[in-house]
Order: sequence, then structure tokens, then C-alpha cells
Amino acid sequence: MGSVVSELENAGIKPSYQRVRIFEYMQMNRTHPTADQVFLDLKDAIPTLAKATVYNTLHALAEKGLIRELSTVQPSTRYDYAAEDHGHFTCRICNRIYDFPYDFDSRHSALSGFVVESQEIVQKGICQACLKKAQQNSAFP
Amino acid sequence: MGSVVSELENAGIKPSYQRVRIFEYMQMNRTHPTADQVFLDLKDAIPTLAKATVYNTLHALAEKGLIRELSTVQPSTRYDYAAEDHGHFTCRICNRIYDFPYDFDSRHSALSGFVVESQEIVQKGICQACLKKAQQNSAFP
DNA sequence: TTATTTGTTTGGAATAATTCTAATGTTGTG
DNA sequence: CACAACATTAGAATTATTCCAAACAAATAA
Ligand SMILES: [Mn+2]
Ligand SMILES: [Mn+2]
Ligand SMILES: [Zn+2]
Ligand SMILES: [Zn+2]
Repeated sequence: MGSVVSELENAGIKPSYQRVRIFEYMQMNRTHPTADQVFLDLKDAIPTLAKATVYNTLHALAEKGLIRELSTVQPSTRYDYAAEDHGHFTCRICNRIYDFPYDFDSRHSALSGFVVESQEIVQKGICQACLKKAQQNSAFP
Repeated sequence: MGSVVSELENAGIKPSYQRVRIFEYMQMNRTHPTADQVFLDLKDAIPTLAKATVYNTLHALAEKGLIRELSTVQPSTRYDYAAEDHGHFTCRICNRIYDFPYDFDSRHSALSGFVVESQEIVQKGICQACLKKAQQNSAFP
């Protein structure tokens, strides 16, 4: 069996034809494609492929950690006063954004010959408040 | 003179009424608002305010470094095979995304009580290829 | 096997964020 | 004042993404 199929199975994703092809594509194309690019590149080989399937599959793969979703905040850009350097934690439940201390200068790894104009570090997950609320709701009565 | 006005002037942005009010808002509201949130919160005080003005102003402020634009990649989400940890550089000219080495584990600054499910570090700027091309085009003939 | 259920894909409509555009308004300069 | 340059407005257009109901496929039970 192809490793693609077993990687999907191990992650708990049923290896449908479309999912195998999309994951295979992601393994072979390290070009950081958009969902639309994946769709365009696969639709010749899979003429009935729907864009919704591409989005569904990419989300499923990302949720299981098989691919990475490169986007800080969803669904819309957030703005912040430019105070001192800091990182951001975005909660996927309440969508609040929290600051955390982070100093970019001390670990500056610019690619040689590139001009870095800005940088961001973003963690995604669940915030303390939302975790607490989830615990309370699941507490036995 | 309000420091808001002079900060705008120092950055080379003409301090129109709308710009002053928007920048003022960003200084006072450290809630990482969306453009729409800024618009909603200001339109009572400035009834004629247009959403386009909010977008224009936020972009101008971000370009001058007075505020930060919290979004990794634009305009659409990009996907990446989940290989080993690395950071991303996105070029604002050609939109290519480059990998650079970065190890998240060695500098793990999780907020206490928060669950971090994923994290990203993104640099934005101009890539070497685009810089080279710009140099060639401006070379004297 | 057939019937039933469960989950997946499809295609198009709906939604939402952002950008574009043309007209109008404002500011500064000669 | 007249003119140019620039900024704002309002709404249309564009784009990315999600939603939805119907068709399809796979798995399971009878
Ligand atoms: Mn912040
Ligand atoms: Mn990468
Ligand atoms: Zn939360
Ligand atoms: Zn470039």
C-alpha cells in the first residue's frame, strides 16, 4: 500500500480517492499552494472534483496535522497598535487574540539577500477562559 | 498638539480628521479589532465615515509601521506539507513563500493555562529575486 | 443478496471580506 | 479666486470561503 494511504488511515481519515490525490499533491508540491491552486492542478486528472472537496480535505488534513494551514487569523485581518514586539495567541473558540512576550531581535534568522519588513509569530489553540468554560459544561451534575 | 497628529505627520501621513480618529482609536483599543470593528465603533461619531476610508487608513498606518496588520498571507490561505518545523518568508512583490529554518520547540513561550495547537512564524518583505529584478530595471542605460 | 445507514462528493448558491471606481469634497498653492 | 493634488464617500465588483441539498459510494445489517 502506498504510504499516502496508510498515513491517512493512521490519522483517522478514510482514504477516499479524492483525499489520497489531494494529500499526494501536497506531499509532492512544496510550493505553498492555495486551495484554488490545488483544485486547478487536479481537476484535469479528476474532472468531477469539486472545490468544496478540496477545502474539506485540506481542512481535515490540517486538523490532523498532516499539512499546515498558513494563515494567522481567520476570517478577517486584525489590526494592532505597533507597541513593543510581542507574539499573538488566537483562540479558535472565542476568536480573541492574546498578546504574549516575544522578542524578535534576539532570534533574527533572515534569509540572506532578503529584506524583512515585518514579522509575526502566531500561536493557535484554545485560551484559558474557553478551556475553563468547557470543563464546567462537562462537569457531572 | 495632540501626539496623535504629530505621530501621523512624522510618519508622512497627512492628519485628516478621519485618519486622526482612526489612529486614535487604534491607540486606545488594544483589542486587535478588524477593519469592520473599527468602522462600526467610529461611525456613530463620524456618520459619513466610509468603510473604504477605514481600509485605506489602516493600510497606510500599517505601511508606515504605526500599526501592525495581523495576517500571515494574503489574500488567500496557503497550505504546506507538514514536514519539520520551519518559518516562512512571504514576498509582497511576487507572493512566493520561502521556507527558512526555525525551531519552535527551543523557544516555547506558551501562555500558562492555554493550549497551543499550532504555531507559525512569518516574515514579510521582498525576496532576493525581486530585489535583483528591481535593481536591474533601475540600472542606468 | 438486498435494504439500510453512514459518510463523501458534487455543484451551485450564499456569505463575507476586501478592493475598485467614479463622483464629490477638501486642502494647499500661485 | 482658480487650479491641482489629494482624500473621502457610497456602492458596485471581485474574490475567497462556506453552506446546502441532492446524488453517490462504502459499510453494515437483515
Ligand atoms: Mn497584540
Ligand atoms: Mn513551508
Ligand atoms: Zn477563547
Ligand atoms: Zn519576490
